[in-house]
Amino acid sequence: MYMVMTVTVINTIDVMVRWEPGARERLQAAALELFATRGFEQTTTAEIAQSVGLTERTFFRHFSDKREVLFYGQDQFLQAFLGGLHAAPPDASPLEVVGCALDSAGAFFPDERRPYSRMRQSVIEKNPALQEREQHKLAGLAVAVAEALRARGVGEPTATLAAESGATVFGIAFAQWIREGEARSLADIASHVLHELRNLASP
Amino acid sequence: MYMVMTVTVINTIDVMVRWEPGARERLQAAALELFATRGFEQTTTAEIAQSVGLTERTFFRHFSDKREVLFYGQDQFLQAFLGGLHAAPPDASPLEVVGCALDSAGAFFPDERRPYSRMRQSVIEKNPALQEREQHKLAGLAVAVAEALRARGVGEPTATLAAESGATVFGIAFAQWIREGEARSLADIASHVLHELRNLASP
DNA sequence: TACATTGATGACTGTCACTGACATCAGGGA
DNA sequence: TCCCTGATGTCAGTGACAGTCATCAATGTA
Repeated sequence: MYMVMTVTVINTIDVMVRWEPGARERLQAAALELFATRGFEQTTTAEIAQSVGLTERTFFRHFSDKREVLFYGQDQFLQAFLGGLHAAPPDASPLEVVGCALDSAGAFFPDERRPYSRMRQSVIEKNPALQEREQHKLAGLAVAVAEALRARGVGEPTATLAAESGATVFGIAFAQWIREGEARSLADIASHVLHELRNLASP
Repeated sequence: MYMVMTVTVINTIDVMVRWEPGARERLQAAALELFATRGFEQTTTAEIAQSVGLTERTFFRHFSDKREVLFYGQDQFLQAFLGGLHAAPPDASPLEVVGCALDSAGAFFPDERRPYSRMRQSVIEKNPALQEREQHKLAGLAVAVAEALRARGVGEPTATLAAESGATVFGIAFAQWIREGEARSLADIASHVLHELRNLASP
């Protein structure tokens, strides 16, 4: 199918192009929109694709499965998390290292992103299949963090314990950040939750 | 379809019964067997059902989806976990309460169960979809524990933090328990990992 | 200018997980 | 005896997902 795209900024003439660019991003936006209105299960992949002038087959060329359209791009977040980890001072304790990672994770979600995150999360909350995927991604994050910790010389089970605790703290902090009426930044909340974790283990 | 069942203990005569009993258990055993040999994705639900003389439709009457055949029965485990939690002394700290829960969770997996658990886990490890489901179940456990903790008067985010930490400790301990050459009981390992968690927070 | 190559897509086909609706039939109770 | 219930079979779908081949703009190359 040929698409007509109007280039209004660059050119003043309408040009005929084979495909409107940004197929992946359009699919993601349309999917979130449809999931939020009709619900995840009530939306078919064909509908998502058609709503942006593409076919179902193309949807699956961009996303490995229907749920993934909501999670594509997490790699960047993982990189941010790991980046903060590598920036930690060499003599930092495992939990301090995790604290650094949490800081850069917080920076990855500035307050402008809150409304979008809220909308996205409300879709995920309503569907167990999406929650599964989210938990899987968080678990993957923990695995990566544990690996990085081991590379820093942290042994087992401490590395995995610290990594999973970091993922847990992030999860709790994120849920709080999303909450209606919450004004603090994600980094602030995360640092508070991490402090609570220390209190928990050593009252 | 009519099944011929030989009742060897109760009667000495063969009796004709409408259905061989224990359909669910037979399906679970057959599924694990097939998943272990052919692989999860290479096994169809129809094959599992047919291998025990049932139809695919019946499979889905017992299990909500294909993956669930490997996870059905987790409720008992959750109850065991929660049971230990309720048995904890009233003045115990959140982490001590979690320690009690971990103890009864350990008792739920006696050493005889180790070979079975190993086989099951090796199937799960090979398939991301099954890992998702496992993580989801563990997350569900944490939610239930957090709820019970809150009922004991523990506030947030401490309740969720303690609950998720408990789930994490269990997960790490279980993975270690499964490991080839590991001789300690699950409860012993869990108690050790929990101790490591305390160390992590206060070195 | 002509031609080959590449990359993103459409079109078509098939498999399989999962569901709804209805039929069947043994066993147990009224 | 009769009716009811529960576990199952049968059948006909829907929708997620994959394999394969065709299409065609853009780009490079002779």
